Amino acid sequence: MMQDLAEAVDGDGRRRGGNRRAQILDVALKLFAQKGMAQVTTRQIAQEVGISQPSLYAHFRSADEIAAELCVRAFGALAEAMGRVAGGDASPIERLRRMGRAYVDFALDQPDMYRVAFMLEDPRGCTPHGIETEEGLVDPVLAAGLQCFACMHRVVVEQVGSDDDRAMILAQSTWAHVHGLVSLLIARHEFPWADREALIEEHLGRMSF
Amino acid sequence: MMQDLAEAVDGDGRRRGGNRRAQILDVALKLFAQKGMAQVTTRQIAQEVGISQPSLYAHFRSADEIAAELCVRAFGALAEAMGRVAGGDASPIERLRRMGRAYVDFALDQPDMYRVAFMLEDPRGCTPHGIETEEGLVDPVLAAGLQCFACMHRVVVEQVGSDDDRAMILAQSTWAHVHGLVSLLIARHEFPWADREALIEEHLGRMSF
DNA sequence: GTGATAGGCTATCAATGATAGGTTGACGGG
DNA sequence: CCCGTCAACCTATCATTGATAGCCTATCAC
Repeated sequence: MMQDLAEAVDGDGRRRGGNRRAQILDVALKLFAQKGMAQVTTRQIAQEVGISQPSLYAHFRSADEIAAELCVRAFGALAEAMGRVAGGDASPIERLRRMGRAYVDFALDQPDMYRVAFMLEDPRGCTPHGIETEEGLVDPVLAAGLQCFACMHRVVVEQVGSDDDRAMILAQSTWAHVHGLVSLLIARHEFPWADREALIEEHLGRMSF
Repeated sequence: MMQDLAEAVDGDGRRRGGNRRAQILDVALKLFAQKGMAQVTTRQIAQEVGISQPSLYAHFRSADEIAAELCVRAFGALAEAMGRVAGGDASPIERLRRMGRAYVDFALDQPDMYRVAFMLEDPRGCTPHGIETEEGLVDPVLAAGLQCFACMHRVVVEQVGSDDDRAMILAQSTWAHVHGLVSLLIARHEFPWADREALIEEHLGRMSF
């Protein structure tokens, strides 16, 4: 069932090449989004993929590593979403607000992906892809997060320069500002929020240098 | 072992009255803070309390209910911390900043308590204290959260009035602003943050009406 | 062919949250 | 004083979960 992802599949349903890993991640993300992270088991993932549960461990060292890899993916997707609106002729503050809007839209459109990226208990310690985090070798999860943050930082630097720590502080504060809203909207959707669109607009409008 | 919490204990170590529940919560919070929420098991809690693991279920319907109850507690403690600095003769914005500072201090001093309150996957569905959430009966977790939020809302109302939705939107935006910083500092402590104190000061300084 | 390797399977573990059913001891009415 | 009640606890036991061990099979380089 739904094995037809336009990828090479032989008679038994076995895939060639290394895309099983990607398929597992796709399935895991789908299940996370459907049932919530805590309710998804390795057996469910394996069944949906069409393999046995222990076979997952040929591709990932642990269940947490799947989440960590999804975390890297999510950071990448978010960075890309922001990157798409980061350029242009508008003023830095205007572009920063557009990035904030892209950020909010991304998070609310794919709340579980955002959750994996930003609200996980501890995505480290489960370094994806077998990369041993040695000295000098950066944790891929952290690296992806940094790349994502750098999008915002660059625009702030355009405005205030990068001489002292001010740009860094402003960028981090801005990031926190936007993250705060979407993380609360996602984690506390039962809260009696004001009109969502008005709230978002007001919140983004309060961004400044 | 550390049974001496200045409460009535009979010869067998059995407690009289209903404070077992409170003791379990104390122990659970301590263990959460020590080892992180995901690493604490019901057996560890029970052992630390000095009872068998199934005995926990005489006081809580599930493990999640323990977390939910701690969530209520955390909201209460946070509301109290903010309430302590909410009064006085200073301007509303000044008092709002003081509340923000109290909020930040609370969250960073007790990150696991804050985590339980604001970053749990889904604290609902495990309504504490056996209260069935019927129509018209509010979920205790939500009620505690609302009480906590009301602290901020009141101060905002002092400034802008409560005629239209603006006070609500501003209060929620402000809450999100502060929450964003502490939740990121807690969840991403491996991130290369700028100087923490400078960052917090800048962030709080950017609060406004 | 033949050996290596990737990918998979069944069987099985230890640990975890949760339940079933029985036991103990305090307490109050008759 | 006795007996029912009730809260709190225990042991034994489940089903489920993440993870490991050991074996099988197809593909491919040589």
